[in-house]
Amino acid sequence: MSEITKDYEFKEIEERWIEDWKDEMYYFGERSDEENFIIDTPPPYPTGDFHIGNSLNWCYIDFIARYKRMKGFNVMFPQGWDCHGLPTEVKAEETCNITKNELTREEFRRICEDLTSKNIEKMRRTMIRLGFSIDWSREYITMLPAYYAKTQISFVKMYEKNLIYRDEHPVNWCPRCETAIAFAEVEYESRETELNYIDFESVSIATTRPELLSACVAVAVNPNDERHKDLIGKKVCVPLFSQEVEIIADGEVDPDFGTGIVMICTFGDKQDVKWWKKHSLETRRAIDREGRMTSLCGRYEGMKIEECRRAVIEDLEKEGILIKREKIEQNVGYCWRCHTPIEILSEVQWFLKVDKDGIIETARSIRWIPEHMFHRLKNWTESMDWDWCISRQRVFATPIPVWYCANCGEAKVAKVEWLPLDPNNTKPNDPCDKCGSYEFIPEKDVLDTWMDSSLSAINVAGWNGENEEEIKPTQLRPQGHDIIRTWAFYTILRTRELIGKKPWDTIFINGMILGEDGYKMSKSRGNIIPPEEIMEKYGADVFRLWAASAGRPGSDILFRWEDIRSSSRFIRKLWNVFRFCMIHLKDYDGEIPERIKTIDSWLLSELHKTVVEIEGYIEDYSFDDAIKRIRSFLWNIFADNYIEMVKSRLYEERDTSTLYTIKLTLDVLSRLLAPFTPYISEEIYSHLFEESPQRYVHLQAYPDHSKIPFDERSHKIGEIVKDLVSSIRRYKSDQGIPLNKEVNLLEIHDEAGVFSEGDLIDIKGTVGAREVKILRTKPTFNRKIIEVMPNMKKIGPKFREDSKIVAEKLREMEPEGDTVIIEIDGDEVELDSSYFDVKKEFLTEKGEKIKLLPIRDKVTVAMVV
RNA sequence: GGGCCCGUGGUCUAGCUGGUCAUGACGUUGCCUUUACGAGGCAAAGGUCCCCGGUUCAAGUCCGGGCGGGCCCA
Repeated sequence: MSEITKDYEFKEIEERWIEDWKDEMYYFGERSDEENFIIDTPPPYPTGDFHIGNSLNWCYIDFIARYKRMKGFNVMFPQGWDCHGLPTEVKAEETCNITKNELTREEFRRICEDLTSKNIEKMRRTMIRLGFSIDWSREYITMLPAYYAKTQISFVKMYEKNLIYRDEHPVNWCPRCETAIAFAEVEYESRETELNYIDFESVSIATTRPELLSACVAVAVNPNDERHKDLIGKKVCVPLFSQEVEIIADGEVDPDFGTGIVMICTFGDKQDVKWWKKHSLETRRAIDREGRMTSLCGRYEGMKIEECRRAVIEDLEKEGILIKREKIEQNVGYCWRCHTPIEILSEVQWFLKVDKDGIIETARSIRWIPEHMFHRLKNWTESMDWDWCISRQRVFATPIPVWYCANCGEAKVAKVEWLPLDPNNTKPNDPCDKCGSYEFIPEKDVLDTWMDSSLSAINVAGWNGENEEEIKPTQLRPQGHDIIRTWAFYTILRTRELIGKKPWDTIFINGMILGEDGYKMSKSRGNIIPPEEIMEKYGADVFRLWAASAGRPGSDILFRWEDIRSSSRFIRKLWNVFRFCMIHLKDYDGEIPERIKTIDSWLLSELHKTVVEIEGYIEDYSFDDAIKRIRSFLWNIFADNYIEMVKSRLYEERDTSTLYTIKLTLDVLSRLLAPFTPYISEEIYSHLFEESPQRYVHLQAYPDHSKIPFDERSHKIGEIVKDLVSSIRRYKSDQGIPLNKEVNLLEIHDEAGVFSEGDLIDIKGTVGAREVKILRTKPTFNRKIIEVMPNMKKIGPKFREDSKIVAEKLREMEPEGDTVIIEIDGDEVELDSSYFDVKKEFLTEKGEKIKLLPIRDKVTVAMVV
């Protein structure tokens, strides 16, 4: 066993415990007679960096997991990795300096897999170092066949239920990555661009995208716009390309934008899509998948978008139909990964039906913490314009298990028993259902990554594609509020369609971490603090304590080094308290005292209260309150009050009652803190039970408050003594008397009969008095009224507008009896004591040497210095 | 522009169905202390409760309108 060093050597201690702890401690299932507590842990995207936002989320999860385990639940804290996706493809291309088209799909996929494996390994290390009690035996990796087989099964099942279909529809498209992307993958940024006024046969339109003139299918004006009313229904000829388009009316045209006349192209932006749908316009494709102009654009064919824009502007100027240009701010959508401006192209894609009402109804049956997060999901769901586009033109993702008949084009969807498969490597054994042909063309498209991760809940709950009825909602989904519209939304959608139930009982939403500059931490802002940096400097426990106490769970948290230092101080204080106690516990063999002394009993009563309150806080996910409570117990009650009170005993005699109390308190504290600060808790616990090692605080039961006696009488006395000690301390400080100077005589006037003779010794030692007397009499000192406080709650309703005057009059009075008579507008009114409170001060008659300390109702202390 | 949340001393935070003088913590500054503790004790400084209206005898608290911040979406 290590010695107890003067300073808390977090590095040595934390690393030692990581080595010592066994993975099996956190395995699910072995304690099968216990109630399950299954957590649908987020599977992070393996970027290689487990960032501070993740860390906060996982700290919360770990607090709950460790707490629930100690409370006797069979906890599952699994860990998954949501591997597929564009960022890795981009990274792979960068790293190897290639484009995915230069390699076969297999080769490119392998590069992505290798990259992902390395990233996972790096993130795992950080997570282990942070002390998360993850069940690594349940790890799932979505890029492996074991997992994506389930994604494919879910695809087939949903297809069979007619929830999945293939159709042509506009989609967001990244010309750089050459794939469709979801709205969730589009980032909007403001940039300055040119608004061009172009003459359409003397109808002046304004557009920011002149390169799309060839894709213009209509011109629109607001029907309420008097200037352009009579244009409606007319036709105009588009300059340079000469197609005839109609001028239509639509209320969504902003009359204040440009000339109030806009051109509708297929597609310039999402608004175009709306109009195109609403007015059933034709589709003119001006841009191809690589971001080049198509044959529709005549002499501009083959140009890149920017190039075409410049050329068109030049030509318009030449022909004198460019009226003017002005600079405007515009929001442009970019591919979130490669930052290329996205285009909207019309493409044949796979879609998954979205049952808005069903999703909202299911979401409503889940407990949301904080509650208002439910509204975000509800609003998002209600605003969905069309079904979920689930196909992607990528490589590193789950293949869509579909072929098309080479003869008749009919789609052939794989059977569940054939899965997993890649249609590009395997052919179906069955013939085409429609024409009987055996020739098939594989589907090259793959599935949106959210199709993988939206299965996480039923995956951890044990779904294998066949046992729908057995699957129950997991107990908890923890996640950030930034992915409510994606992960939470998709999981609810998929779970209810696949197993007909809600995915979880409770969803616990955490906030974002803001940098010291007040903005969300992000690479581009450069305000990132890696968790490793904090661990290096202060250790994992300090980081975790910070995560627990920096703010209310659910709200965003501003990162400040100051708060980290504050947590670090707490750890140091805890260590010092512990070290001091251990000096005295050295020779204590655990003997149980015959009688517990009053002060000790008081401390245990406080401990009892602390345990009850903390449990309530954790159940409410109020970790910040829990930590505050532990802190105030440890620091104020235990260290400042209790230990100071019993110090004399510790040094003078071997007192079993005190030693027992101290050891029990440290034991309970180590267990209370174990979910939050696992390392120091384990270290303390292991020292406490060095002789008969019970091994691992994390395998112990959570403190049971019913086993820590709460004694009403001792608690009351303890509170009085505590106040007494601090009153004496304050008095001495005021008078410039050294704190350790003894008091000659302490007279306690105890009318209520709170104290017994047995308490005398405790008080005497604690306050440092030569003599203590307990008198069952009222003190004979004078009382002086120092303040009368009007009770507005009574006065207000009765006196209305005179309330202020009544209050003022009351303040000036010195009521002798129980009632008071005041004059209002010449009338005398009698008020009983419920209309005011009186603050009194006790004054001495004798000399300056006697000081009075009013402590509690009916207990007064006179001190002779 | 829309939705949700938020706006209380430097920072975080309490403040329930409205009751005058606003809670606690961290931090800051003095002085004093030290039989575990870069700790403790005592004290101090620091707030237009975002702003403006309204309801009321009384508003941080309710209502309306602004302003500002965050996230998400357009």
